[in-house]
Amino acid sequence: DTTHALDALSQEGLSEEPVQQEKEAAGSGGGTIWEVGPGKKKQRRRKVVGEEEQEEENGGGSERQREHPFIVTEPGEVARGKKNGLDYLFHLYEQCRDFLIQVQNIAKERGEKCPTKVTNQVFRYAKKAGASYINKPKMRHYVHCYALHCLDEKESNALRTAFKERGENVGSWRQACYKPLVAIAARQGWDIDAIFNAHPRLAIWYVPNKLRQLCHAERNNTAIASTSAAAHHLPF
Amino acid sequence: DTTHALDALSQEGLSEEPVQQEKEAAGSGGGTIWEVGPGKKKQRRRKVVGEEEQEEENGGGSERQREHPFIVTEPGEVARGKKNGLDYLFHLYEQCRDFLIQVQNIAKERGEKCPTKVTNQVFRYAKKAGASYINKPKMRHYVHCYALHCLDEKESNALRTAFKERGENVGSWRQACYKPLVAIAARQGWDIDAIFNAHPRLAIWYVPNKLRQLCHAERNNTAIASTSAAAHHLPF
DNA sequence: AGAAGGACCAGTGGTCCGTA
DNA sequence: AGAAGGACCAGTGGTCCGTA
Repeated sequence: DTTHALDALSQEGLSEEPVQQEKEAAGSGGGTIWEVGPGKKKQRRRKVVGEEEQEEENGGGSERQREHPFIVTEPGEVARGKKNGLDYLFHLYEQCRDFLIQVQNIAKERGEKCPTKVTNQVFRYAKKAGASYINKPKMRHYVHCYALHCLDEKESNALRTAFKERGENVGSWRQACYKPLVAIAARQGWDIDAIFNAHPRLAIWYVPNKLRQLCHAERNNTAIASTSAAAHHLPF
Repeated sequence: DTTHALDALSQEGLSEEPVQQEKEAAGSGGGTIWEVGPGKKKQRRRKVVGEEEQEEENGGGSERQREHPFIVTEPGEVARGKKNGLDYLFHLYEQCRDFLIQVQNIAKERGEKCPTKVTNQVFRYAKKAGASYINKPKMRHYVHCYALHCLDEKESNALRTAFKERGENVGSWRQACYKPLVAIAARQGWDIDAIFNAHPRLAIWYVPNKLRQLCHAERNNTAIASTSAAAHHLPF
């Protein structure tokens, strides 16, 4: 059981980023705010000049912590330096599962609606329980990597070893995880939702849209290929 | 198959309510708007004096239609006058199921997320398909009545007959549907979600919060009763 | 008074993009 | 350039309450 080792790992040597000061309280006439065009709903507020955080003399800068970035590690390998390994990444998914189970138990106790997936509520619960290193964008980002780990651990391990040897970064390893998953879907009738739901640890995660789209696109490709092959070989 | 008869029924003799005019276009200095207090988020805009719709000479009042109200009918009985019966009500649930199946088929075809429940998307689809008499508040309002019909049709029928004979209105019949459902839940371990999900036509409907709460409250009552009974009979 | 349903709202799923 | 995650946003579940 590597739970405690991983938890310890997750706590030590976190990167630090200064907590941004309350902007509205500043009122220091400094900086211009970028125009937000009337039609541009997606434009977000930018930092204004002179708004950067700065260490106050009174030491008021309490530091915000950010997790170490992931690196591609082989199974069992502990990341060195200010990095986290992939065993730790997958362990986060197991932790989320534990938090979901707790949320479910509370809901059942209270006679409330009981979530079957890792929802916003579960992320909030995790944060409140002190697991500040768990957050939704991160977990959603790597879901399909965890899926491969669940569905074909051998292939997942081989991919990790290969990408580590090639010195690839986490992003390209992550990208590479899609392909074997699509291949698994192909073998099982293309129903990626059914594949997720059939696996107890995976069923609690929403199927990532990108993976669903890739499966759909590849199914259509395969269908066209077999159609044209049929057209080629059969005398219509 | 009573589908067509029911559809025809739903179309004839609808009540009419005038479509409200665009308020902002009026600009007729008439009427005061009720203050919306700063802290009262729930307060809604009210009609102002002189804002009532009025028939224009040019006949511009296109009429908005509203379904006839339901009345308590026995199984097989057709509602007379400007009323709809309960067979028709339950038929609406079957129609929603058909719309869901169509939405599911489209989603599968496109490789998109496939709803398992009657969602907003399904209600939108129904409306677009011309079933303007289907709407979310109505369907949600009577879900538990439909649930009783699915789970114990005999009891549902008996309740309808009894309430019709007593001349009860739809509201009190609807209220009365909760009790037998709670009794069913009691017999099956109180898990109302499991009961819904085990029934193919009911599984597509969200369990109403009120029903869930009633089951929970009654379970606790029963537990307390058996505990105090135990305390009474056993020498602690 | 009883009832149908437009429309509102808090909190969701999804992920962009400002950040370091 | 690569990556973590705060925070945004369109569309949801839920149902209130203005309406007739």
